[in-house]
Parts: sequence; C-alpha cells; structure tokens
Amino acid sequence: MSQAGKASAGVVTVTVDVVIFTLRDERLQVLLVRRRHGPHAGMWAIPGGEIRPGETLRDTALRTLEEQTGLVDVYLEQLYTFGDPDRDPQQRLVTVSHFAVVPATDVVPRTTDDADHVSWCSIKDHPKLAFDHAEILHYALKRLRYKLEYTAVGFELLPEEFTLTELQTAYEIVLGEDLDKRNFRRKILSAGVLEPSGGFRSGEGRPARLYRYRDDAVAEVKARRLFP
Amino acid sequence: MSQAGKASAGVVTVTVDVVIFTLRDERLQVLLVRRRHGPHAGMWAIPGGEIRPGETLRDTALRTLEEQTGLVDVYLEQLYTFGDPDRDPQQRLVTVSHFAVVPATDVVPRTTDDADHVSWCSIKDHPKLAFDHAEILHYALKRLRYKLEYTAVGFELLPEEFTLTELQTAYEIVLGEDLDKRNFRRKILSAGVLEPSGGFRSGEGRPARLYRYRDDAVAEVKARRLFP
DNA sequence: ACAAAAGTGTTGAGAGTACACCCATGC
DNA sequence: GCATGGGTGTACTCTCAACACTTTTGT
Repeated sequence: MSQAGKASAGVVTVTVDVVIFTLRDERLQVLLVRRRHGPHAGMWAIPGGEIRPGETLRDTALRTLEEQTGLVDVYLEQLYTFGDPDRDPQQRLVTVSHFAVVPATDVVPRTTDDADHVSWCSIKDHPKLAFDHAEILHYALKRLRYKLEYTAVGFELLPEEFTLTELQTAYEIVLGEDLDKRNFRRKILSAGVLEPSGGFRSGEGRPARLYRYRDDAVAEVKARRLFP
Repeated sequence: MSQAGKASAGVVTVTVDVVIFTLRDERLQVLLVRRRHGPHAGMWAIPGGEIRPGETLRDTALRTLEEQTGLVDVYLEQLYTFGDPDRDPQQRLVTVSHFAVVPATDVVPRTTDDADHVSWCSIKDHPKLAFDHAEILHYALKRLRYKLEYTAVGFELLPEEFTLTELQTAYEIVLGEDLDKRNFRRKILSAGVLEPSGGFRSGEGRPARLYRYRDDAVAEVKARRLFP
C-alpha cells in the first residue's frame, strides 16, 4: 500500500465521542446533537469533540458529558476506536468512542458551540447520523446489553432509590424481553447488592418498598465457561 | 484546563500496538521488540508503529504482525486506546492497542527498521517496558483469559491439528489453573466444535486421536446472567 | 511385563425455569 | 368493596464438580 515514511502520517485529528444512554418514557434513549459546523453541518450525530492538550481521553469524554447534560460522576467506559481512512473526506479522523449511562431523571440537554440542537432520541428510531455514527450506536447498544448481563450497570439507569418493579422494567426495556417477577426478585435479592432504604413509594395500588444499590457491593462476574 | 480552541489540539501521533500471544515451552509468551530509535531507544516494548494514510487501524496492526512474524490470517482484535497526555514527553501520543493470538509453532521473529532485537518473552517474567506498555500487557492478558472463557480463541493457540490433552494443557497454561480431564473432554466434545481429523499422534504411551476445530462452528456466548 | 499417556461414567449439589395466588392501599 | 399493583413458594430440570480405573501402545 502507501509507502509514506514514518513520522509523516500527516495530520491526524483525534476526537472522543460519547453515546449517552438513559431511560425515558419507557424506552431506551440516547442523546444526539445536530452539528453546527463542518462537512456534516445540519446532520444529527453523537456528541463529542477533539481532545485538548493536558486532557486524558476520559477527561474529554467527561467534559463532553458535562457540557451536554450538566451531569458529573456518571458511569462511563471506553468502547472502541474508529479510524478508517475514509470516514471523513476532509481529514484523517480517529474517534475514541465511549458510552455513558445516566439515570432516568429529567436531564435537560444543553446546546453548545458545536451543536444547535440537542435531543433525546429513542434507540430504535433515530435519524440518519453523520459519519459512521450509526455503527457506533449499534456497537454501544450491543455492549450495553452485554454488560447488563454480568455487571451492575443496570442500576445506573435508575435514580438512587427505586422499587423492584422499576428495576425489573428497566432490565426488560434494555434487554427487550420479559422477565419473570418472582425469579427476578429472588435472584436480585439473593445477590445481596441491594438494601431497603426504609421508604415506600405510594401509587395506585399497594405501596412498594424502595431499595438502593449498596455501594460496598462487589458485582462480580461469573461467566459460565463455554469450553474448558 | 487548557482552553485551546477547536481544530488546534496540536500535533497528535496515532500509533497501533499489537500484543502478540503464543504458547512456547509450556508458557504463555508475548513478542517484544527492542526499540532502535526515539526517547525509549534501547528499551523493550510492544511492537507497533504509526498509522499510514489509506490504512485502517486493523491494517496497521496486520502489517505490524506480518513484519514481525511473517504471519498473516491470525486472530486479532482491538483492545483499548491509551492516550494520557503524559505518556510520551515528546509529543501527544495516542495508541490503539490490539491483541493477537498465534499458534504455538516455530515462528522466527524478524527485526525491522525500528527494532534491533525481537524476542519471545514469558508473560510473567518480562523486562521493564517503555511507555505504559506494562499496563497494556496486563490489560491484554486479562482480556485474553476472559475471552478464553466464552469464545473460541483458545484454538488459535494451537496448530491446525491437536490432541485433547494438548488443548487442555493450553487452557491450563493460560488460565493458570488445573482442569479435570474427564469434565474437560466431555464439555469440549459436547460443544460440537471439534471434529476428529482421523489421524493419531504417537508418543510415549497410547497414541492420541487428533482433532481439528470446525470452522463452521458457531462459538456462541452463553454468559450466565448475574442479575436479572 | 511394565511404563506412560489416552480414554471413559456416575453421582450429588446447586442454579435456572416455569408457574398462580394472597396482600395492602386509594378511591 | 373493588381495582391496582406489590409481594410470595414449590417442583422439575439441567449443568457443574468431584472422583479412579481400564486401554493401548513402545520398549
């Protein structure tokens, strides 16, 4: 292929994108922005931006998160790095994608210098996205579902206190399948990661006991081995 | 922090590193190179290099792999991207790390323009490494062990034909624990991913039946759910 | 015949799954 | 008193883990 010598790979722009998940209106949603500038101006995209000197990649992601939602201290992890040479016609663009999970609260998205519209959007019905962002979104969803099965990310979707039915509903929405109430409760309680907060939530029927996630809980992974 | 405007994050160098695993001498080993140039000249490091125009990140990793080992068509996956601002004092260096798994054959490492020594090295007894490469190595090992439990990477460590005892030994070496022979054989055979090649390997005792991995096998993941 | 490695079954314990009714509250 | 959602237990199946002896070959 190309025989460009070393130290001359040309100008490379490194950006960080963050797929921000939440639960709203009984659906799994992501935050999207409409780009104000650049070759994809006017198109919807995953929020993000260039890395700045002195920032770690995670710093850049956290900054993006705060700029768009005002939230700090949320669940965030690095996802995958996309760097195909033709993903942006203007420049060599390498994007380190992340995903974040924020609680189902009333977060008001904020516009920024780069984005003239910001909006929550259902995962299964999103507009056409800039670059290869649709691919990133799919990958993030796959990973979220996957991690839900063997880690405690699920709790990040809910506010600090929640009922068991709310938790079950969150799992059902993300996994896209129904779960048995009695089995769900037995399993989640026997895992020992929840504690009753003491409060109750009153609604239409019998009040539901509120729980919180024990932060001293070790949400350990016990994958069933496929082979050995 | 720094208020560098957009499109001015300065010069960023993007490199791709590849942690190459193999089995040699009853140990899990990785390929290391001794750097010929740069701030870490004379130090051992994980092989890799800068991305070139027209190359995908995977292309760069595959090229590195071929330059160092001559191997093509091996197992390779992206691992994690490291980009802390202080990992190289000279420049902003973002490294997309990968890991590869190559069969336990007699691969002769090759030196390159960048590396005056190349050598296999036991994973648990490696020299001090340049940059944050020790961290990358640890992370790669963790991921390899992890994937071994729910995918078919294990087979990539062996030549095309192998005995069940060889396969079990490979698993034991990587996982660092002993496995029960009967349970191992029952489980691996009932998974339906192996087929007898028809041959036998003669050694000290009774000849062992040779197997190969069925490339039409779907090595599906069945993680046991932790919570729901 | 003996050394050396290959090969082979059973049992008990724990986890997963399917399934239907009573309970506490607000109106 | 009734509608609404909260809360509870049991039986069957399947997978996992522990465990020891026979078979085939080379010398």
